[in-house]
Amino acid sequence: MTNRSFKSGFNIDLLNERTIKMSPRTPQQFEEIREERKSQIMETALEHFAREGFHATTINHIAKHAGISKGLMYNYFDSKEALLIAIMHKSVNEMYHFLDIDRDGYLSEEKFELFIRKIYILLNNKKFFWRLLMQLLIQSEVREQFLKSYTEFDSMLHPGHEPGDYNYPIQIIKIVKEYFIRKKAGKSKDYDPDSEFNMFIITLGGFAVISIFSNENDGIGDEKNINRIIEMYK
Amino acid sequence: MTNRSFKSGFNIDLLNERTIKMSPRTPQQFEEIREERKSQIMETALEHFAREGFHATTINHIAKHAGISKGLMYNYFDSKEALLIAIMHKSVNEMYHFLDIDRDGYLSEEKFELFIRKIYILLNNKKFFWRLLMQLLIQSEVREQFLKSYTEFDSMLHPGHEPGDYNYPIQIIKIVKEYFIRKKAGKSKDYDPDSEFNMFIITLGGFAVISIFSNENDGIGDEKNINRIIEMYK
Amino acid sequence: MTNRSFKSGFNIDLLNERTIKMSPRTPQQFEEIREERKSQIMETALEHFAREGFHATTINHIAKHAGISKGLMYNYFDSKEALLIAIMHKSVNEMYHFLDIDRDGYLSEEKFELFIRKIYILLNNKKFFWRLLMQLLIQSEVREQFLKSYTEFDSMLHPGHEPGDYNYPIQIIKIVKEYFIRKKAGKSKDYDPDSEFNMFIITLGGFAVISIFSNENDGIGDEKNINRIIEMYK
Amino acid sequence: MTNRSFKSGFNIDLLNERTIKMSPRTPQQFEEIREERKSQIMETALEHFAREGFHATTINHIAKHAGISKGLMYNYFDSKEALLIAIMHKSVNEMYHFLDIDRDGYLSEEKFELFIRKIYILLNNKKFFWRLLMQLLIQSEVREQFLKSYTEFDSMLHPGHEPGDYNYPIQIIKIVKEYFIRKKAGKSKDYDPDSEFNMFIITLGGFAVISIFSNENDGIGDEKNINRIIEMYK
DNA sequence: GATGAATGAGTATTCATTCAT
DNA sequence: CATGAATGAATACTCATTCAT
Repeated sequence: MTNRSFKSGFNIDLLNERTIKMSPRTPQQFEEIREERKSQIMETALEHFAREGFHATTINHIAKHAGISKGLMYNYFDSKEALLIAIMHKSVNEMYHFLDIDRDGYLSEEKFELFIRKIYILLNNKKFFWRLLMQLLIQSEVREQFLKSYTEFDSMLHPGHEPGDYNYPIQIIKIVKEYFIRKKAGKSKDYDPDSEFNMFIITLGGFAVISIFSNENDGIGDEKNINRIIEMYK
Repeated sequence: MTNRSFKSGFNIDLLNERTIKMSPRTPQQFEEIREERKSQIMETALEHFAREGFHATTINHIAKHAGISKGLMYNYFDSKEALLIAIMHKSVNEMYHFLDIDRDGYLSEEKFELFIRKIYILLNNKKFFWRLLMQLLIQSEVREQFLKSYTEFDSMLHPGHEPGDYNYPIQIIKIVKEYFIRKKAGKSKDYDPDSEFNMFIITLGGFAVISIFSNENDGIGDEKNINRIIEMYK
Repeated sequence: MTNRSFKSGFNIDLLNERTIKMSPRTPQQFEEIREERKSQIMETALEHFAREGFHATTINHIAKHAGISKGLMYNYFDSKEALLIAIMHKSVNEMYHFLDIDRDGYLSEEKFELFIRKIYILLNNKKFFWRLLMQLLIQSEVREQFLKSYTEFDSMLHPGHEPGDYNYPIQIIKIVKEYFIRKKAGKSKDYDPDSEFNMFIITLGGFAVISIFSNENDGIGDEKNINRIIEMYK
Repeated sequence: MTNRSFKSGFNIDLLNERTIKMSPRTPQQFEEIREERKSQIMETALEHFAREGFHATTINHIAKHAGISKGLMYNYFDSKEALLIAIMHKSVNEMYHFLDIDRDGYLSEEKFELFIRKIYILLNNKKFFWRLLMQLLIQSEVREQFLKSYTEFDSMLHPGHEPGDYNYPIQIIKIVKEYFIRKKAGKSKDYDPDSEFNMFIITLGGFAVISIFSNENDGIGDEKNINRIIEMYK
């Protein structure tokens, strides 16, 4: 996280220091190792949670597949549930960083298309996450807690702002809705931005779900269908 | 049951009646009790499986909420899994009977609209089932087994027919696909039935998922969106 | 058990009475029916206890194979254990009646041979019982209780006699032991009646066990071996 | 935990040692613990299975008497039945190693006597095992499977040999039978080796069963009776 | 008497979590 | 930091026994 530029120079020293002082790794290195291990565990766990379900996946199983011992798992995560939450947070963060909605609140046609194409990429690259997410969201309690967690996050991390300013899901919805309102300009008077937005969400949702569900291609999760969606709603 | 001649007064009648009533509940009565209890258990179980997930739902929980003892559950279902399968089969059967596409293989515009409206009704009336179904289908193994079960059922129950003739999911897909092919007649040469079919499935799927997921109404599972879908693809 | 001589005369009356008063069977008839049913249950139970073990045999199983309902079983026997005890007592009684050592305390060579031949018959006809018996006797607690039950029985049923007078197993041992003591007369001075008795018991026991264990004939439970035993110890 | 100050000098050694000791118990140590625990569990289980019967003995009971938790049992044995099988195999192996008939196929008089004396020792030292074995063999299904397991084992472990070559029970029978055939040489023409073998098996079987059954000494399982058997059949 | 639905205490088994080494 | 043995609470399932009809 810090000055990686100087790493090379220092490292040798540090390495020497290690052999001499028996402080075998610098705190940073430890931290890196820890992070790496955590990632490794989280990835393994995500895959198995997504495949077999959270309850059906045992800690033993995860540990074995991650190549570590059960005990070590608990060195990194307080509980099975904590592991799940860590996975979710990490994945959500990654995703939002990848989507990287401009916070200027303005979605141009270009940016709209880019946004959808990014979603398409995410759907294919993070299938395990999506499956796990769906699995969890089916349980109403989890769903509510998940949504609430964003609200809490929001006010926790960004005190002094309007609530919702940093609530990603809400932000995205807002920005996209505005996109459709703006589009009304060039349309007939029958054009209803709300309705259009709804149909867009429905269509994108349908595409997403089918992509996630399908292991192999049945032709519905194809890129050409994304093109049609862009065409229809751009 | 009635007077077998006057052999010895009406004695025999009484005797017969006695031997019949020997078991104070008739087999029919027992059967009724069984059916009722089974339904009761299945409904309770479906609700809880859908809400908390199959693994997270305990037999104890189901029994308590169904107002019966744990042991009785096992009088009716061999195992927790057998209960799940019974629920699935029953629900799927009910649904197909409700959809009841007439098997003339022809979907008129009228029937197309009706079909979608029926799906809308199902989505709202059988939410628990849909949630459970999605939950299960996320696990690829279960998904494959589920689909296979139709293929097997089909050839088992309807020998002498073309395979697939009675495979409901496949039939529906076929009939709807033909609907879109037929529609090409009055359309421009750009009209691609395959693409149209895909977008229709995506849209309907999206509507379904959002309906199932939403506890309260956020405006996306509304009937007016179904109307738009009908309008778009009829 | 009582005046069966007058049965015919009475019966008709009783029969009429039955048809009129709805008391369809005489108490004796009821008793007979009861006894018959009990025997039927006990036989079925013995067979299954012997085959699968007492614990592994369920009441359900017995009831089903005896062609009656579970509830009825409890009309005849207070518990599964009571059923077991009833079976044991009945079988033991039958066996002792069959062996029917005359209680004059004297075992002639002829009677000795007859006794062993009867045991041979019992071993073949009551295999299920023997298996069950062995199964039970392996459990030391049961074994002790079983032996004690004879002592208790003895003094309970025959007060005013010496303890052991009617304890069949002890009586038999005593009588056979005396048989070997008497035989010493015509033998060399090396002949030890105790040792002879022990070997006899061992040999008979071995024959018994092998007979009981073997389903099909492996040649060891054969009659010719019984002949050799008679020859050796007569 | 101790003086890390002097580390510098032999660092590398320590480092290596450390990486090796990283898991403070070596795999060998773990293995030892496992083996010890397994033995401990098996011994306790054997005793209770033999005393109370397999079905009547609960895992709880075993665990409590072995001084471990229920869960640990399952760390070592997959199921109650797996535990039983492990016990049987281990005991049978031990016994055959102890008997260790040299497989030269020849039983001298000396070896014959030794063999029987060894059996006498086994009968006294492994009473629990014998009781368990009898208990199991009473159930015909188990009996058949047990015998079959030897046949299968035999051809599985020793391909290229005549079937039965390594089937211990069959081998023993064969060798002993030959012993009696050989003995015919010095005997009268009435001497029938088959019959003699049968009587020997019966006698030894009887001695065995009575030894196994008797908790305290009633004088029948005594060594002097074994002496008589040796005397009679040597 | 007769039935089988209903009960609940008991049993094998699993699995997240702890902890000595 | 790393390991896997150890724990015990929880869970699916069984079965003798009761009881309304």
